[in-house]
Formats: sequence, structure tokens, C-alpha cells
Amino acid sequence: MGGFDDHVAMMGDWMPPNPSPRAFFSAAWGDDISSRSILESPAENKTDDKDWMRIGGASDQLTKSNPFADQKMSSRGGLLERMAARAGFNAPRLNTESIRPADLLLDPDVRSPYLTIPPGLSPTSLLESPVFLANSLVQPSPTTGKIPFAPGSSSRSSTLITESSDKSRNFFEDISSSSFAFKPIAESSPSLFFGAASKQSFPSIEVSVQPENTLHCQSAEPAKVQSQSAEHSPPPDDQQDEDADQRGGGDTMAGGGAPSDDGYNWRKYGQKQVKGSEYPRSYYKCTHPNCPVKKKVERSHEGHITEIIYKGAHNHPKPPPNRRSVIGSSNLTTEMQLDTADQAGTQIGADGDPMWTIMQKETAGGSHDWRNGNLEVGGEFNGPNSLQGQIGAHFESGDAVDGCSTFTNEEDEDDRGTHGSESLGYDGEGDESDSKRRFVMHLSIFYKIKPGLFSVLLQKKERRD
DNA sequence: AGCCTTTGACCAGCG
DNA sequence: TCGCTGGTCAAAGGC
Repeated sequence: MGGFDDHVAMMGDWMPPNPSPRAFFSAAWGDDISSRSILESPAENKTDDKDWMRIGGASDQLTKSNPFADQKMSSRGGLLERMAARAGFNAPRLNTESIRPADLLLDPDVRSPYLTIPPGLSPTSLLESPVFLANSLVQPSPTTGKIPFAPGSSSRSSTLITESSDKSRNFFEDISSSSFAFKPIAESSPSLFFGAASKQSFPSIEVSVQPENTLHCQSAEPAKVQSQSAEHSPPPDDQQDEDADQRGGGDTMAGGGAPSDDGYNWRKYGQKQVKGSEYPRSYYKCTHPNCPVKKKVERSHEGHITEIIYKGAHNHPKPPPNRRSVIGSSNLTTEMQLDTADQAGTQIGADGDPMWTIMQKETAGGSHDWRNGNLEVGGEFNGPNSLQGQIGAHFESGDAVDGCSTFTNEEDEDDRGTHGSESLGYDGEGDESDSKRRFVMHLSIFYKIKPGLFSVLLQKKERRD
């Protein structure tokens, strides 16, 4: 239960910054929306962390570029973490903040419940979701595990620059006319990885996108959450994550850094308050002998992980799962992170060039700073390695489309890894109508928009095309 | 006993 | 050269 409630609460926090559906649609339909794509934002990526790859949103970046960042910053943590912790993936946050037009802010209507977009949910993700995308897209992704990163993959630069893929489109205009108030968004913070990934062969960047909804769902389905749900009562979400984190149980692994997080064992070797970051940063090393992988984790005071950055690649297989099973939900997280780490590191590891991968970042307040959010639209699918593909994969696993249940079940996927090769429901191209229906459903679910409305919009769109 | 966390100190890079 | 900052080391303590 708490999950849902939290979710709501969270929503409230970051509501303002809701991701723009427009972007979402744009991506989906590829309309030509003149407006700049959400992704457009220049590379802010301060991710210049040379060797490190960031996966999570970095609050800083967003923050800096985004006027609304402040708000979020104040409230970061929470949801994303939970998600990450439970699901094992991070939900990239939409940059909508930057995107969100003044209108939205001003216009109360915009906040209509129907328009709310779940935090952490990236429309792109949805789009990328296996359900919508051909499996082919997802499959090749390293994330999916089908394609190992090429060791040599260049990417040394950890910086992910976001390039918008120019997918902006106008679908929303239509929508706007209909009933939505979505408007073009001005800027979008660059998506760290996605852009970069797409442009560069960013091997390890892996972002798992998961809609909060999923989380909610999990809450809804205690059975799957198992121990976690059982464990906590209070703020189930937080608590559990935190607990887990603390001892490494949580997938939040970041924090706990313990073993189960991503499947690897980590030892914390330092913690420091980083300037510019409101939360302390913890440094972890993979405990496996000779394994160069490190990770930096920022977590809120509550223990929520706001960001995880992996560096290097594991040169060894995952240790046998221990708590993971117990932890249950964390599996996903684990997987994801794992994959992330692996992949990210993998490349690195090969040449010894460390790369940091930003795994996730979340705003405690509920505002999720997924700089990644940009991901949402990342643009086109760039290939197997593309983040999107990865995302899709993750999303897949976490895909809430059909219901939360999907997500929870993910536990089983542990072994399969983050991969998302299996498509949740996408039947293939042939089933266009079907896919559309699903799409609508997705939208309605994630965006909480009435399905009927989406259908109408969709039809309208089609006619136009 | 082993492993991990905590935490202050140290070191290196940068302006 | 100095100060700042991020990253790492290593001793102490806990589980």
C-alpha cells in the first residue's frame, strides 16, 4: 500500500515537473514537432567524470540547467530509490521540468490527475518498451545481455551528452487542442547517457527505466515483494529500501553496497560529503580480488539512493546469489545495476579504462532527477547498444504496462539478468492495432490519462498522418 | 576470524 | 604556492 501512497505523494512533489506527454508522444509517433526535442539540451553533462559513467540522473546537471531543479533537489530520494531498490532499476526522470512550460505551472488544469505522469517514468521508456518496440530493438542490447559490450568499445568518455534525437514532434499539439494543455517544452536537460550512448558507443551505460507504477504495483502485490513488504510497515518503501541498503540487501545497493545489490559484493572504503551534493557520497569497491570495479553512491539522509555511478568492469562472474532471493524485489534492481555495472565496466575493464556509469539518481523529495530523464526521448534507436535498447529492456522487465504484476514477477528474471529480451507483450509489427491499444493502455496507466482520450488522440493523429 | 562499515587523514588534481 | 575538492587509505570497531 505504502507504495501507492508514496507514489502519490511523490507525484505531488514533483508533479510540476511532469514529463511532458508531448515529448512522449512525439517520440512515439515521430511527429514532427518543431519544438526542440526534449533531449535537446546541450550537454550539460558534467558527467565529465572522466572515467566514470553515470547512469542515474545527476541532480546537479539538471539542477543547474533546470530552474525547477531546486524544488526537486529538496525532495529527492524516495521513490526512485525505492524503485531502484526494489526493481533494481532506476527510473529515469523526465526532464520535463525543463520542458514544462510555464503554462503548466500556471495552469492548474494541467495538473489534472489524468495528466500526471508517474515520476521516474520515462515516456521514452514506454515507447522503447518492448511492448511497443520490435523486439529486435531490444534484443541486441547489451543490457539485454544479448550483446556483450565490446571490450574495446570506446567509450571512455563517461560523459554522456545528450543529443536530442530530434524527435520532437507535434503530436501534443493535437493533444493540446483536444484537451491537454501540454505545450512545447523549452529545454531539456541533456540526457546523460542516452544521448551519449547513442552518439558514442557507450557501452556500459545502462539505464533501467521503470515506471513508478510498477513500484506501486509491487506494493500492491506483497506476495512478490516478499520479505520486503513484510519487513516494513512504516514507510514501506523507504524502510525497506533503507534496510536493504544498509546491509547491502537493498538493491539500492548503492547504499548498502553490500553484496546483493547488483549481485556483486561491495566493500565501502570511504564516504565523503561532496560539495554541490546535498547528500554524502559513498565509495565502494568490488570485493572480488583484482576486480577494479568501483562505484560511487549518493544517498539521501533517509537512505534513498540518489545516484549510483559505476566505474570499471567486473572481471569475474557474479557471485552466487544470496540474499537476493530473499530480497526479492531487489532482484530487478540488482540485475539492472548489475548489468549496468557489468556492461559499463566491462568495456572499461578490458582496457583498464575505468568508466563510471551513472546508474541512477533520484531525488529524494520525490522529484526524480533523472537526468536521464532525457532519455525519454532519446531519440531513435541507435542500435543494439543504444541505451534505449537497454532501456527498453529494462523497461520491459519492469514494464508496468500490463499491470504491475509484470514487474514484480521480475524477480525471476534475476538470473536472466536485466535483459529484457523477452518482450512483454509486443506481438510484432503485424499487430499494429494491438500495439496501439497497448500503447494507449500504457499511456493511460502511466500518465493516468483516460484511455479513451488517448484513443481519440491517437486516431486523430493517425488521420492526420 | 573474517568481512564490512565508519571516519579522519592523506594524496592528487585543479584553479 | 595555497586552498579547495574529490578520491582513497587505513585504523578502529561492529556484526
